[in-house]
Amino acid sequence: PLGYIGTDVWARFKRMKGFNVLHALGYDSFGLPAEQHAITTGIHPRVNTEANIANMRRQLRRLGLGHDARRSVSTTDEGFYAWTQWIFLAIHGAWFDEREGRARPIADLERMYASGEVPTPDGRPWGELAPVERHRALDARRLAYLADAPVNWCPGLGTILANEEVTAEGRSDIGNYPVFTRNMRQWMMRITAYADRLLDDLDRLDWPEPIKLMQRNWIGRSTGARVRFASAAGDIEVFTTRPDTLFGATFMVLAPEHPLVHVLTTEDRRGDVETYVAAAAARADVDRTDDSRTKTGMFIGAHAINPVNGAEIPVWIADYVLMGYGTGAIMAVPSGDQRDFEFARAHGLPIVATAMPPAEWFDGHGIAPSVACATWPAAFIGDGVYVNSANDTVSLDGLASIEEATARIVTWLEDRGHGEATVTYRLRDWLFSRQRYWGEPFPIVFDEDGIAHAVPADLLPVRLPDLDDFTPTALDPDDSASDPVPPLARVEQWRRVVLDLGNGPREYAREVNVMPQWAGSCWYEMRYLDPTNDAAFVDPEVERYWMGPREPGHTGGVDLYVGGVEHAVLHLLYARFWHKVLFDLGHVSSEEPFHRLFNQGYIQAFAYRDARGQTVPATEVEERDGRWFWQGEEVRREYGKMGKSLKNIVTPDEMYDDYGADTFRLYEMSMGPLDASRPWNTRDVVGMQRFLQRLWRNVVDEDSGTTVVDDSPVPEDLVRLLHRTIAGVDADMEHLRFNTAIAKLIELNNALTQQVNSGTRAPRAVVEPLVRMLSPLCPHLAEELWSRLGHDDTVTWVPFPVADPALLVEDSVEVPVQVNGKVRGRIVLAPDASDEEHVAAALAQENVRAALDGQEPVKTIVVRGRTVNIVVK
RNA sequence: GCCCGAGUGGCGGAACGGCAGACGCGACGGACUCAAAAUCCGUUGUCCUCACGGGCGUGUGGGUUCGAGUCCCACCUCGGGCACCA
Repeated sequence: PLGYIGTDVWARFKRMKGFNVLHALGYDSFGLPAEQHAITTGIHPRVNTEANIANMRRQLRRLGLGHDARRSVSTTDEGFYAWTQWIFLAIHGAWFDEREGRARPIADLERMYASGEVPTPDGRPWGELAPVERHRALDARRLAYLADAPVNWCPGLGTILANEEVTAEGRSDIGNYPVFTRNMRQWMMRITAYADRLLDDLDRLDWPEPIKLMQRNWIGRSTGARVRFASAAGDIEVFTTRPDTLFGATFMVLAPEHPLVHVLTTEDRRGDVETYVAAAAARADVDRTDDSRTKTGMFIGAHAINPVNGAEIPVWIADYVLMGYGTGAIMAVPSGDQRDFEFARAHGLPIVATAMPPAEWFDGHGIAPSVACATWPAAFIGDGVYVNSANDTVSLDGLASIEEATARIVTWLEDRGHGEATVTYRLRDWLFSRQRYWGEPFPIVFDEDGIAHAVPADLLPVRLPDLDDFTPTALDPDDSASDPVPPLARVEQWRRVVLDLGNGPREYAREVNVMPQWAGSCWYEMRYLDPTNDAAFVDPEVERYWMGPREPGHTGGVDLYVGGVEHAVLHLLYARFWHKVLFDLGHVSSEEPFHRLFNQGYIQAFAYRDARGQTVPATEVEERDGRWFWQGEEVRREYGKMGKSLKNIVTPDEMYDDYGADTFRLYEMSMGPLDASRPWNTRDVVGMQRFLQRLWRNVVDEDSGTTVVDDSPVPEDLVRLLHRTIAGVDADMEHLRFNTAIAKLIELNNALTQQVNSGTRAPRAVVEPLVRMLSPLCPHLAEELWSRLGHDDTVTWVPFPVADPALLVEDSVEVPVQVNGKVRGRIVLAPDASDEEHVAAALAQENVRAALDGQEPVKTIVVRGRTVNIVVK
C-alpha cells in the first residue's frame, strides 16, 4: 500500500505540474480513496463469473482486506483475461531468429524451412515431412513450447512449482511441503533467447542499481569456452570460464546425472558409482542445504584425453557439479579453482600450476615462492606469469594476463576443432504451466496425435468452467511417484470440445493446465491504457502516446513503476521478456515495460510472544518502563512483516475509521523514505492528525464553521518561508521524498499557527498555496479546504505553486565560524559578502577572538554563506 | 561463503564534504479548566557549570581533508537476496 500511495501522490503532483497523467491504479477512481483502490488492485484480475467473484470475495475477507470485491474484479476483467490468452498465442505463434536477434512470426519459419534457408530439426527436406512432423518441426522452435522438463513436483500442493518458488531447503515456498524433481510435459517460455537483450537493455533503464545487479546475476552471463575431451564413449564437452588454464586440467568431473556416466563407468567401478549416483539424487531433493559440504566424489574408472597436451586424465563424478549449468561436466584445474583444489587434495589427485603467482601471494600465505603446488594452501586465481602451458603448436608460457592467454588458447582450440569460445547463462527457460484452477486456461487444444493447436482468436476467451471446488487435488506430500490432477482435468465435458480448425469439425481435448499468476502481470500495465478496447489489447496509438520512446534511444515504458524489491528477478524479468516479444512482433512501440522503477520498503510491525513462544495480539500489549505486558504477563518483542501469524496486522480500515484516509496517507508517507522498510507505530499517527487539525483551524472557525482568512498583505518573513517551502516541496515531490516534503509543509503551517494564535488571521496568500501543495498528499482535506476558500473548481486541476526565485534569496545569512574545525561563533553577513568580508567579520567576532587567544591564523577557508574556518598552528 | 542495503537521541527519522539531531511521537514543565480531556506555550543528545560557556557525541578501529554522519580501508551487528555457476 505504501508504494501505491506513493504513485498516487506523484501522479497527482505531476498532474498539477501540467502533465497529462494516467495513473494505473487511479485511472477511473478519483472518487474513491486511491489507496483503497490500490490495495484491492493488488489482487490479480481474473475471469468475472458470479462464482468466481464470490470466491474472490471470500479470499479478500480471508486476507483481511474487507473491500468490495466487485471493485477489485473490475468490469474489464473478461477482456483482460481474453487478451492475456491472445498474447500467449502471439508468443506461441512466434520463434526467435538467432541471426537477427529478434522474434518473428512462425509463418516466416515455415517459409524458411520450405525454402531450405533454415534446416529442419532432423535435417530432412520440408517436402518429405508428414503433416505431423511439420507441426513438430515448427513447435520445436516456438517461443512457447511443450517440453519434458525436470520439474519441481510438490504433491502436498498438488502442483508443479517454478524453481523460484522452491526454497533453498528444497521445499515449497507456500506451505513448506517437500518438493521432488520429476520429468513432466510442461509449457515452457523461451526466455533464454532474450538473455542478451534483457541484460544489455538494463543499462538504458532508470532503475535502482541493486535491482539491475540482481537481474544481471540472475541472467548470469559468463563468457568462456566449450572444450571437448576425447573418451572411450566419444567427446565429453565441458564449459569453462578459464580455458587459459587448460594445461592444468588434471582430471574431469561429471555431474552424477550426466548421460555419459552410465556408458563410461567400468565394470569394476559400477557398483560404487551407482550407489553414489543414487545417493546424490536423493541428496539433491532432500538435504541440499546440508552446509557441512564435504566434497564427495567417485572415480568411474574411465579416462579422457586433455586436448592441449594429450594427457590421460581420470574421470570422476561429484555432486558439486550440476547437470543444469553449462554442459554438466567440468575440467578440473585444481591449481586455479578453489573447489577443484579442495577436491584434488581430498582425493589425492595431481595439482599442476599453470601460472606463477606474484610474490605477495606467497607472502600472504607465508610460504616460499614455488611453482610446485605441493606447498600451496589454496588455488591461485589472478594474473600470474604462465608456466607449464605449452605444446608443439601453442605456448602460453611467459604471458602475464588472463585475457591474452585466453584469446591465444581459444584460437588454437577453434583452429583444431577442440572447442570454441561461447557464452553461457545461468538463466533457464521459464516453466509456464500450473496445475491450479486460478489462472488463465491455455487457449490450446490437442488433436488425437497429441499435436497442440491454437484456439482461434475469435473463440477467446477460453473461460474457466464454474467449479464448486477450486483446489488442486492435494496428494500425499511424501509420495513423489504420484501424478498431478489439475482441477480442470476433473471436468470432462469442459475438456472435450469440437472445433473446426480448417479441416472440418473434429473433437479436441483442451489443455487442462493453466497459466501462472505471472501471466497477467506480464502486461497488465498496458491494459490500463485502454481498458475497454475489444479490438486490441491496447490501441497502438494509445500505447505510443503513453509509453512510447521519449527520444531516439529511449526504451519507452511507463514513467514510474513502484513495487517491492521481491519482484526484482521474477515479475520484472518476465514482464520485460513479454514486452520485448510484443515489441519484436510490432504490437508495441516501447522496448521495455517500466522505464523508471522505484522499490518501496515494507511497513513492518512489532510482534510479541509470551513465555511459551506464542504470539499474542499486538494491539493488546501494554508498555511499561521499556518492558511489554499482555494480560499482566511479560512478553518479548520482535519485529517483522505484518501478518496473521505474528498477530500484528493493522488494517487500513481501522485507520480510516479512527483517523480518516488523509491522516493515514500522510502518516505512511511521513514515517521515512519511501524506499526504506520501517516499523508501523499506531501511536505516532496522531501527529499527522494534529497537523491536519491545526491546518483546518487556521482556515475554518470551529465555532461558526466560517472561513477565516486574511486578504491583506503578508509579512515579509512569512512570504519568504512560503517560497522556500514551495521550492523545497517541489524538489522533494519530484524525487519521491514525501517524508521531507511533509516536514516542510508542517513547518509552514506551524508558522501560520503561531500567527493565528497571536491573534492575526492566516493570510489567504499563504493558505492557498499550502492547500495546493497538500493536495497530492491528502486530497480529500485539500479539496474541502479549497472549496471553503471559495473556489468552485477542484484543486486537483489547479497548478502547483511556483516559487519566486527573488524571494529565495535572503537579505542576510548567518554563517558559523570554525576555529580548527570546531564551531566557535556565528556571524551575520549579506548573502553576497566577499571572502574578505567573511574573514574580517569572523576575526571580529567575540567568541572567535577568545578561541583564537591571540594566535595568528595560519590559513582561512571561506565557503561563502556556509562557513568560515580559521586554522591556527 | 558470495552479492546488495543499513547502523544517528527514549522512538520513527532529518542533514549539496560545511552549525548533527529538521519534522513527528514520547517525556517533562507551564497556560486554560472546579477538574479532566482537547488545545496552546516552553524544555528535551549527554556530561560539567547557578550562569557565560565548555567537554564528549552519528556501530568499532584506522585514514584522507582546513573540515567527515557523509569519502577511503579494515572489522562488528542487523536486514534482504543468491548459494557448490566451472
